[in-house]
Amino acid sequence: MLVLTYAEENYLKAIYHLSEGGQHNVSTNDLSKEMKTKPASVSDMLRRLSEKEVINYRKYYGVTITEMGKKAALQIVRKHRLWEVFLVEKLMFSWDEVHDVAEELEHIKSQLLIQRLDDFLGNPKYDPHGDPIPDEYGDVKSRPRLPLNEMEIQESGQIVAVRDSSAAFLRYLDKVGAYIGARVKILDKVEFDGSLEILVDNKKNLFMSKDVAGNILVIQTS
Amino acid sequence: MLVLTYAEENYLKAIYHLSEGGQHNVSTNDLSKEMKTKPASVSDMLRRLSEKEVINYRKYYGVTITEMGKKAALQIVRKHRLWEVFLVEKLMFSWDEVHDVAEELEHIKSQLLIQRLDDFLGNPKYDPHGDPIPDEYGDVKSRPRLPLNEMEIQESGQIVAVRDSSAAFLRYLDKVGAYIGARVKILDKVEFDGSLEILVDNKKNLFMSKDVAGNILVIQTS
DNA sequence: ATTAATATTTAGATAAGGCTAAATGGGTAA
DNA sequence: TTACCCATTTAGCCTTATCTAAATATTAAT
Ligand SMILES: [Mn+2]
Ligand SMILES: [Mn+2]
Ligand SMILES: [Mn+2]
Ligand SMILES: [Mn+2]
Repeated sequence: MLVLTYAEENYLKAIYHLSEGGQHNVSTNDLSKEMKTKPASVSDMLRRLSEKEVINYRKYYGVTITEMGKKAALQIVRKHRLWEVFLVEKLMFSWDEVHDVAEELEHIKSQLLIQRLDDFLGNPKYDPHGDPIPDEYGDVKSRPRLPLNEMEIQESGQIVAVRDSSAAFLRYLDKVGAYIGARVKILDKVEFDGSLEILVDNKKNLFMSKDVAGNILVIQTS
Repeated sequence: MLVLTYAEENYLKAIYHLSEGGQHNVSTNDLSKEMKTKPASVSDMLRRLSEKEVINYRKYYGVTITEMGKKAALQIVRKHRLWEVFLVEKLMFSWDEVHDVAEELEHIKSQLLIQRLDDFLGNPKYDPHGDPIPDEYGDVKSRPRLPLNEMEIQESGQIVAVRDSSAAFLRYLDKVGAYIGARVKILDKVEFDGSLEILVDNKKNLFMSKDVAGNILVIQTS
């Protein structure tokens, strides 16, 4: 039976995310950047993870995640996001405060705990950052979504997620009222720098750089 | 600033409990039994803990916990018991299922989390096993309590805690209806083996060995 | 096709936490 | 007071996870 250590779980989750769910290869260097460890440490960990058959590792050519690895990663992601919902909905954390705590809580090992937590929260489908919560079988309901800056003038949509979930960025969004679920309409786009003017919830005008808009993900409604 | 590892926290908590809050010495062997590790491993850990000044360690003479150590231990106990309340009250765990999960949850590091959890639970004073929950300063409201077998015939009391909180014992108590808060009255005590007959909640007669009764703690009401 | 630059792995250390086996201290009983 | 038993510590080894420095493979540029 597969048992991963705390550190192995973190690496595996990082591989899952960097490969966007197993679509691409992940390089040692990218992983070392993500994990804030040295490439040498990553090489070592990759050897261990491939012994446990959660990744395919070919020296010098990066790794891909195996089916078993994907399943394991999805369970960690599920736990991470459920705990984030708990922190925001029940303990009144703001969405920029939850990540680090969830980073620890995701490693608690108890099937029963997660099943009960899921029920207690009303089986939420999305976390506070708009990311989908895998179900107990690892199935994910993903919505087709695009960065806000790729919408055209006059088009409308709804904010469903953020790409960058650093505390600083999330606090900025809070301040300007661009929360998950907010309805947005593109009023104008500046050719020169790609910045845009948007209408939030049919009442608030907002100027936004292309950079910021690129980190806000929407589903298009018209 | 004091930072303890996961393993150090577990040892320190064990020392706190075995010394009954810092009253007695704790021996290497007792600790090794409690922690299910070899005495040699304990010696090693004691060296590390005494370097961090949470215990006083004199070779061959066991350890005592320092004031700093007591503070740290009480914070872990606080977290453990608050999580137990959460599991029972909110996630509908039974009182014999919570211990192992709380044993992991108690190590999550976030002041904010614990403060919010405490509020969310309505600042409970006792955990599901009747043990007092230290407040954020480490102060404990303890009730004078005695083992059920030390009460005399005709005396009444209320169950407030259990000494042995193994799952098997807790399930037994559940079955016979001896929950925390139940009112009990001693109807008879058998001289020969110390077993007793008690009345539970003024309606249910129950026979109980001295051994079982010794693990049930009550406050006397008459 | 070489060479230079960059990415990756290997080698050798270290710290935490565990183990077994061997050495040693302390208390007790003769 | 001496011998013996038991508790405890020390020594030496292992695994995980990290690091630095050195070696080597791959890729890009000339
Ligand atoms: Mn994590
Ligand atoms: Mn999230
Ligand atoms: Mn614990
Ligand atoms: Mn308890």
